[in-house]
Amino acid sequence: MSGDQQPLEGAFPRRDHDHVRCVADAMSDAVRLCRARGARLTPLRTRVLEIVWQNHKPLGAYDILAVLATEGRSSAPPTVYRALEFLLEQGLVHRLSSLNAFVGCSRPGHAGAGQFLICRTCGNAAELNDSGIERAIIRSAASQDFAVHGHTVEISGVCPDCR
Amino acid sequence: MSGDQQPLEGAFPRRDHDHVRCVADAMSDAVRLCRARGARLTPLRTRVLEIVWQNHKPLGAYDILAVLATEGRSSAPPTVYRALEFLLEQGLVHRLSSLNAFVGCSRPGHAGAGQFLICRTCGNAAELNDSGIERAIIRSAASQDFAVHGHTVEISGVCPDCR
DNA sequence: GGTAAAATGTTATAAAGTAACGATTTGACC
DNA sequence: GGTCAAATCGTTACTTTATAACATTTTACC
Repeated sequence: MSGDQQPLEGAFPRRDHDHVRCVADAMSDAVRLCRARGARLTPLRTRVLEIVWQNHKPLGAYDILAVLATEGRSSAPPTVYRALEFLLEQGLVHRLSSLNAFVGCSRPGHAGAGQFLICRTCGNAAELNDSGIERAIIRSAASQDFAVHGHTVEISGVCPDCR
Repeated sequence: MSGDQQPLEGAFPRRDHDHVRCVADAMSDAVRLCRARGARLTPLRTRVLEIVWQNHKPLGAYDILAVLATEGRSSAPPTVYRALEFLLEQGLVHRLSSLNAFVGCSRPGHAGAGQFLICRTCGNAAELNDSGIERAIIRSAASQDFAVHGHTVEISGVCPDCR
């Protein structure tokens, strides 16, 4: 009984990882998923997703707005929040409620809310899909006769690179 | 290997539980703990803790403020946030970041962040201290070489009474 | 190319949280 | 009891995060 379903190389983004590839993969996954679902990944939504993926630090909605503003797009909060709402519905980004910030989903198309490791030194976040944690939650809730619909798991600490 | 450390009768507050006793216990625990620590549980802080404990629904800071306002206390946001800050430091309340709201701690004086079951029907919340969940989190983080400092676990669903 | 629905623009406002500074209270010490 | 420093509380103003409401534009489809 161990936490499986992790990429073998470790979920936490290392300083030396190929981030261009992260972004490219995320964007092509998004295009493919939305096409398959008939969901409209418009230029604005695409751009917001790219901005979220610029690095692995969860980004506030107003930070995204600031980037859009530098690009000449007319911009106001609802512009960003609506794009984020779409991306959340499609499972392309996650919201971290302990930070009021958004991060790209590393496994779009897979079920489950995921769990997040958040480094308090560098600010990067990693998504887990740990079946051990999920089982422990479901088991504990069941022992209270509580029917689980979703969960928020955000773990703060220090990442491998920052240790 | 099961989630233990729960009160035997179940953590979720039932409709018919003796809530007067909940409040009385919470307040006497608070007095005892603060006395032992030399922490100053002032009338304002006491009152804010009572308000948080009025029921088991997490309460927003501005809801607390509204109650204080009806009581003739001069009141502005910092009044409430400072009292809450004290109560959080003393481990007498918890903040639920998925709700931006506060709830009384059911086991003041014990270590650990706890986990929360939040009923999306009645709005009540229950605190767990489930060692199975904690172990699963620590194990999963360790497998990523991530050093855990704290965690937020908020489980949304439907409570026994609302099923 | 006309039309309905979806998406985006725009203005205004709500909700949550904090900074800064002055006034008051408290507790320790003389 | 009186004095003083620290802690607490009051007050004003502000920042950050998020949403409501309605106008305009774009898109898909016939």
